[in-house]
Amino acid sequence: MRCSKSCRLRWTNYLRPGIKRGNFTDQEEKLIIHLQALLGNRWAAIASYLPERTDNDIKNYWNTHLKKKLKKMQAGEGGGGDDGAAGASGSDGGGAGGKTGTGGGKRPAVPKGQWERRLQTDIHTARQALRDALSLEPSATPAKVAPPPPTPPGSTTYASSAENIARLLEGWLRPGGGSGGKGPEASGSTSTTATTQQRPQCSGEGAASASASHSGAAAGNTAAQTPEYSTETSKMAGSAAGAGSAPAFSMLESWLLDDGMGHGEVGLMADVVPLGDPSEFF
DNA sequence: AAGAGGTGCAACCGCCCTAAA
DNA sequence: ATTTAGGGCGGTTGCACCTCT
Repeated sequence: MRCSKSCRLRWTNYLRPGIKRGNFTDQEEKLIIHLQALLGNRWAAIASYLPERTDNDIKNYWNTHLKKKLKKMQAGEGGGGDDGAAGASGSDGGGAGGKTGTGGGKRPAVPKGQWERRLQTDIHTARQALRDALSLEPSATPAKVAPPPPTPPGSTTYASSAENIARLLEGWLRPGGGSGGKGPEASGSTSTTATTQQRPQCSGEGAASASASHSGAAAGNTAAQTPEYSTETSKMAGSAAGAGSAPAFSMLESWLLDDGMGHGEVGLMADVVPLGDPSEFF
């Protein structure tokens, strides 16, 4: 009474070896919150940073725990305007070319190439956000944070994400303090390298290849298509981690602003971006 | 102890994309 | 060029379990 699709789902979400069950750690939670803010409800993409969790798991966790948590946090701050997670989920609703489109249920047309294109969009957005962030404070006085630029109506798709990225970078620039002060080792540094390294372990054995392709859809794609990135970026990430946050930032800066770089951009973010306290983020 | 309400999570649904026929 | 099957994805639902009254 089960169709193949149902069986596959059962496998990928439940039976597949290597799935971690049970409570999410603080670190995982923060990572999810950050990634959700950056990527919107792209659970598969988010899941690729948490190799032991399925997208379904993360999605459920977000819907049942984190949404409320963030709402509470927002309410606690007397937050006006955006409703709690909405800040994060400005991309949540229809953002990011996601298919949510609540009412119609029709996914807005996602250009071909799916992941690569989406990621490309993310990267452009990140670059733009960085430019914004840098242009807001050319005098290197990070304490002063200019209000986010007004968002033109036409460009709302990623507006909140871009803002968040800008804020993240601003926080990062804050010397020694704030969310970003922790440096790259803060939390997510293991994820992508772990992802890319763990993946092959499953791919060799029959049905397991299906699972391998699941949780690591994004990372798998990028890693497969740009084989040079994993070594290159891990090298960079390693040096970044060793050098502390400022060098890491300058590296990120050059990485984001270097239009010449066409490959391997995705993994670096995962490895280098420090994920600090999410409460500062919203 | 029993019922109501809330919560968590596996499963389902619908849409889309891609590759093979 | 078209059809079909397989697979990926995000949103939503159903139900078992838990907590509260």
